[in-house]
Amino acid sequence: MPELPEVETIKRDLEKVLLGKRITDVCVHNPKVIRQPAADKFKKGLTGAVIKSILRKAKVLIIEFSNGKFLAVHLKMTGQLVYPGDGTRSRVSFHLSDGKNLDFNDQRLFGELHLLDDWRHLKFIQSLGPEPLEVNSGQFKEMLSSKKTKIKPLLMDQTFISGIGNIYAAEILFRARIHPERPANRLSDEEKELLLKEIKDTLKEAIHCGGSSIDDYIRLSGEPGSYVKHHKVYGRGGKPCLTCKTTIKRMALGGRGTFFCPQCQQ
DNA sequence: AATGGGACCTGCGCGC
DNA sequence: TGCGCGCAGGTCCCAT
Repeated sequence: MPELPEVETIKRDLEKVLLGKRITDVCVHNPKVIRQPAADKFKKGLTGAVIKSILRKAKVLIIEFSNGKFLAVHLKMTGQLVYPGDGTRSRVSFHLSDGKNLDFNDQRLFGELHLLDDWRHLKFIQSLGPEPLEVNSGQFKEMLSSKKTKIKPLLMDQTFISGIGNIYAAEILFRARIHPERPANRLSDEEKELLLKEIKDTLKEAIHCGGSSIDDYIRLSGEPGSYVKHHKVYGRGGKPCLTCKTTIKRMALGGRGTFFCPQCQQ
């Protein structure tokens, strides 16, 4: 799914158009995506609520309402929020006081909607590691020092550091010239510093571009995010490295497709 | 504690 | 044209 830059993009898009608007009705086309409470309570709890603020924690979007409730949205692999929505692929549609709809689409039905009294109660959120843009160098070195695991799966471990997924893990490691299988605690101090720099730079640049549209991710308006044109390795297996022309390799790591340059990344 | 596999779902592209 | 397979941005759960 959407990783941190995509979710941050949607958060900023939502802020521009939804603040102060009221939900007048909720139309549930597929109750499976509503994790709590039951669909009828979910609908009742949201109808009449006014949108007060939008938050993001890692890959989770949180909509705060004036009545004190929170709607947590996890898009997982194929979730989308679309405004104004036309309902064509909607799993849940939120009708708003401006006469338009906010559609939650999700082809694969992995996405989750939670209506809560306090988003801090969500177990997944309680387990999250720090936001990558808020980690400093000393802290990052300390975090890595006790980890013998391979660096790429570690970057995607949301309890270690939150918000990085499969695409950005690949791009970040390419930029830091680090092989995805390197044990985390065996990176040199210089490599750890470079790695953190590339984490922050990559995520910031991707946010600036509105994220990476591959397959399903789109912005709130339906427009694509343009960071995909900056991708150097993700999805480029068999093609020449843009730096050294060596063939980009694809391997499975932790069950996930992993792209890297065997020459540039050591 | 860490890793690996399968599960949750739908749909696409590929080779035969 | 049609079928079966592998694959997909995430996370959870269980076994080892």
